[in-house]
Amino acid sequence: MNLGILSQLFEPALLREIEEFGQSQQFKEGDLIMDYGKYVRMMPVVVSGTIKVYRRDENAKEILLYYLSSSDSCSMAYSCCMEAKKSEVKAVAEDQVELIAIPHTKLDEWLCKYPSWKNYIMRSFNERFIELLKSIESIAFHKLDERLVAYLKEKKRLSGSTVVKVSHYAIADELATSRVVISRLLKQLENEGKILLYRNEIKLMPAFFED
Amino acid sequence: MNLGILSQLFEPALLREIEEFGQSQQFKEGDLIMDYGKYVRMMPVVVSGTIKVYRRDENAKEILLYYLSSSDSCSMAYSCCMEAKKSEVKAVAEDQVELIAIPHTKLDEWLCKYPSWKNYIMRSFNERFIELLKSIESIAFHKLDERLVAYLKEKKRLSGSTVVKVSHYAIADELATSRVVISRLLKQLENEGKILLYRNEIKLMPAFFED
DNA sequence: ATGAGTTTGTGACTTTAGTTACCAATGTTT
DNA sequence: AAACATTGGTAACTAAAGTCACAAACTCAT
Repeated sequence: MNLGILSQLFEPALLREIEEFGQSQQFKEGDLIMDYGKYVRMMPVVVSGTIKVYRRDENAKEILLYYLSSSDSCSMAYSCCMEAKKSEVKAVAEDQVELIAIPHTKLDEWLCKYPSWKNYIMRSFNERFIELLKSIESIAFHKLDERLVAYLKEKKRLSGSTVVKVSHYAIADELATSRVVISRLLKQLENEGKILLYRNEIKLMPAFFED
Repeated sequence: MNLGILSQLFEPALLREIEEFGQSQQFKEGDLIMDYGKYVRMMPVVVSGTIKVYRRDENAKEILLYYLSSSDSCSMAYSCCMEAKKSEVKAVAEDQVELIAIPHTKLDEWLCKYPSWKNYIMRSFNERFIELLKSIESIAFHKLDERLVAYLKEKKRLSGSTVVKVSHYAIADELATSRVVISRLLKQLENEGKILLYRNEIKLMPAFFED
């Protein structure tokens, strides 16, 4: 089993248990990893790739909450597992994703047995919490054009490339607005010389990263 | 020490430890319980009263995240304590508040020693997480008039009274908008016969609770 | 009771975002 | 190539929210 960066995170005894009880899973771009209302029986620990986590309201509108990448975990999953609850969120593979699913029986056992596991779980809770706070900040305090810029920067950060491959429609979806609005704002950024627009592709220019 | 509802939540041995190591604290309406950037050394467990938790952005704009009431705890505090971090949020007493502050040394120790404590902490994390999700939903998917109605209903729920004592300015503050906007929406609700407006007071009428 | 401070009401205006409609360009299928 | 689906551009309009300005009503300390 490929543990990737996890091998630096946990003590040897715990790594052996992860090898024994963890279940390695592979997903490809666009795969649905977790859906709303499904029972959560395993806790995922991301080995490689990026997962997008969404929240939806009654009217089926969706918004992107945050990304999970290498060594991250969705802390929501923990309590859901433990109390046999249904998922409040949806998770989709952003690219090729490899994760290890930890069965719920072990989650609890390891908490007392391995300090590194306990710290990992607690750190994970905290990180996700802060991501949500940032998300709230972004929606509550920032205008759509700023959120769009932040979205593109995050895409750049995750892929490492200044060419962001995504359609206007997909962006609108993740920011919970409409395609026309995004096209308008993108065109404005292009007029300001910050980006170049192509079909399914946005090239971030040096001016984009200034100030 | 008054443990209130906590005595039903934890096992006797843990209750004795809480008595011994917990530090009882009282706050009155408007008191600042925790501020941005302060180091968190204790984890609060609310015995009675209600705490408002806020988040602010760079420009000092604030928004109300959620309320903590009897037996609730701020899960943010846990990881902050453990890693000696600064607070990401602000907490203010909504009314007369009594809480027990647990020193960080005990937090960790009890986690393995008392299953009821571990469950409490985990449940707390999850509840706060869901509160944040609701908050995001509210901001991202609902218009201000709906959020205002939800705000008033929450106030009613917490106080038990259909007379909400709060100024328009305070509401605007908590919903991160301006006073004028709130006054306008409130006047509209009054015109619809759903509420009655007085100085520093809003009376919720039966029609307010319909549908 | 007077004056200062707070709270609320309202009109007029701007900005931001959402909506509808339509067309053109590009890609895919047959 | 023809037919179809997807993507992006744009105009015109509406709705929601934010901003500014000012007046009236109320509270409270002196």
